[in-house]
Amino acid sequence: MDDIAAGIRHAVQAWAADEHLELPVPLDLTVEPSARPEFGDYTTNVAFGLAKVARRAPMVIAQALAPQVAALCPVATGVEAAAPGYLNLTVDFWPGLLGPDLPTFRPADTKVVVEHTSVNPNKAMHVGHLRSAVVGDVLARLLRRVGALVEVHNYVDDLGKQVADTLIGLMHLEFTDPVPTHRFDDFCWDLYAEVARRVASDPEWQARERAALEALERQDNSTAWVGHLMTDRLLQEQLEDMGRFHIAYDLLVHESDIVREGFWARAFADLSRSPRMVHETAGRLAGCWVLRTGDAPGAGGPPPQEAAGGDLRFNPDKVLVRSNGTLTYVAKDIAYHLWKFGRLDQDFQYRPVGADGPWTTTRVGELPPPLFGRADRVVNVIDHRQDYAQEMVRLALAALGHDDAAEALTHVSYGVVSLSPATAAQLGVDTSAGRSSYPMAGRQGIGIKVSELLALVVDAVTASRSRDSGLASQEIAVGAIRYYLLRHNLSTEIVFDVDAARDVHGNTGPYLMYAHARASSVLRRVADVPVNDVPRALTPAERALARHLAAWPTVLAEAAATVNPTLLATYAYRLAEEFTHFYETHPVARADRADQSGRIRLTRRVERVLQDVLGVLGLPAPDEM
RNA sequence: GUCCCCGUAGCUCAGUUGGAUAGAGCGCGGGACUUCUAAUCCCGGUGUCGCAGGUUCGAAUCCUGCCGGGGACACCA
Repeated sequence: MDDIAAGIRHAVQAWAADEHLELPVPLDLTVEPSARPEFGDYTTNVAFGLAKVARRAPMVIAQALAPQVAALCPVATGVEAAAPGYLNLTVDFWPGLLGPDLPTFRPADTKVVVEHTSVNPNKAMHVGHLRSAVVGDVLARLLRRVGALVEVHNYVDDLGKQVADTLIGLMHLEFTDPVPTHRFDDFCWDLYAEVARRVASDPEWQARERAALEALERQDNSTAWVGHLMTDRLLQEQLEDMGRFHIAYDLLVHESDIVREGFWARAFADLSRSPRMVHETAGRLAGCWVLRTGDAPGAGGPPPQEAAGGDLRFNPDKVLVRSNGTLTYVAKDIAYHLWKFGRLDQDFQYRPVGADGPWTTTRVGELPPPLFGRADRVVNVIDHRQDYAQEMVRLALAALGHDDAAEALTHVSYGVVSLSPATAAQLGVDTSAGRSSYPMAGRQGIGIKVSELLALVVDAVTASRSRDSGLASQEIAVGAIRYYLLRHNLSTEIVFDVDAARDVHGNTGPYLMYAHARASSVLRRVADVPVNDVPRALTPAERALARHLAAWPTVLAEAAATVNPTLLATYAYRLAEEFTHFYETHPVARADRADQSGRIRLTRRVERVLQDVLGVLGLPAPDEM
């Protein structure tokens, strides 16, 4: 597609030179797969953009360009002008099928830190958390695929209010399992909801929460140790859950370690020199250190949000240090990000978790660690409710003079997962309000837990499978769930419905995996058939398939450039669909000699590309299902 | 109140950066397995693309204003 665009560009330049015309500087030139078969394989709109400069009808220009494009695009076998001014190109896909099958990328020397999951370690994970993990995992795979050096972080907020709540529940509540389970995180799920209920109205519990928070932050006491044991166990269960989904991390960063290592003190020393950092002496925020992000009088210099390319749509005063001297979440996140970008001359202590698990930050290091941090770029997969906090981190980086870091910080913001009325009702939520969706709420114990969901989908898969010999039901279920969470645009709120997630038909993960299994199955049948490279004409279905295959390098590159996993999901579904259509109508094993080689080549290419895209999506590419 | 996201078929969602006749899946009805795996395929759609203006050869897509849903703007994380 790129070479076609280049050919057209040259043709336009030649034509403009002949006509003595000045071309518009960004030439409006797009090459797209044609919408309909009778429009050829690719369509370009150049003639429309040129109509103004040339003061001629687009159709006239298109007709003039057609022969030039034909001459300058070697892959084009036909070029036609079509009313009201399109240029439709027909392409010979055969040479492409003989060429290299997968795009390759030069390993880049840029390091990307991808942070995702980052779930409070105080209860079981639910589907909403899983969205962050799956999206982040795919982005990590994607960036690696295009050559980047990727380090995946999972930020563990072990000092927060949520942790404090579960903790005081453990210490002060004689709680019994409402639903007996061997999992600690399930137990804590209900325990946390119970504590949240009490904290909401009971001053005694509010006092306990405050005391626990302070004890956690001091870290030198038995409460902190119990908290430590609790969060460790919960984190371990979270990691096991994520492991089942083939989601892994390189480093677990504990908030408590950021505090203990004194990262903030270092950050604060720099930040307090910025005119943006203000110690309030009066008013509502008296005694707080505040990051002033608006155009405050006397602040001087350009507002950091302009330098950072961000936009300011929030409260311009963000408290970083409370009047009691403790740090807000954003303050710790700022320190963390300075470290991520290698802008602090301090480091963590590290130890490995298990034999082949991730590394974690810790109190006393063991073994020499790999080199963590020092990122050239940071990608944070965090839901859109934290847009403001993320923007504050960016502004702080800019305020510290790290404009490059502020610019290299990408917040991949995504919509939350809520519950469909039917699913909410199943969980006992009151749906009499008739809303179109209901939020999950950890504090109220409302949500679909990851482990529950997996079990449900495994059952559905097992019930619908036609043979037992293929891929394990759990792997199929994992693929189904991953794909379900990836097919929606990041900005859309996913209205989660148990029955839809459980479905294995239609536009689902199993459909993609099945297409791969079918391709493998065909290729097994023809493993011994010699394949020639005699050119031949392609049928419409073969042509459509070949064209979609040819788009893979472009899609892969664009998905990486825009950090958009949905493009991959859409591409994969379409590829599976085109292949299935081909499969239904084009026998391979029993094909005529004349047709067989081409079909084998197509099927091989499909298998390779499907493997590639499924690999990036983190779905298995089974030989058998 | 200020700002952000969303509004497309009964439901859940796409819509290739402004292009030709707006598409999938689910659901519903019908059809196709002695033939490379039927977790599949084929047939069946008259949709105020939330509403009203504007921009231009051309708008679901861009601009403005409304209406409706969600979210953010905490000394929570």
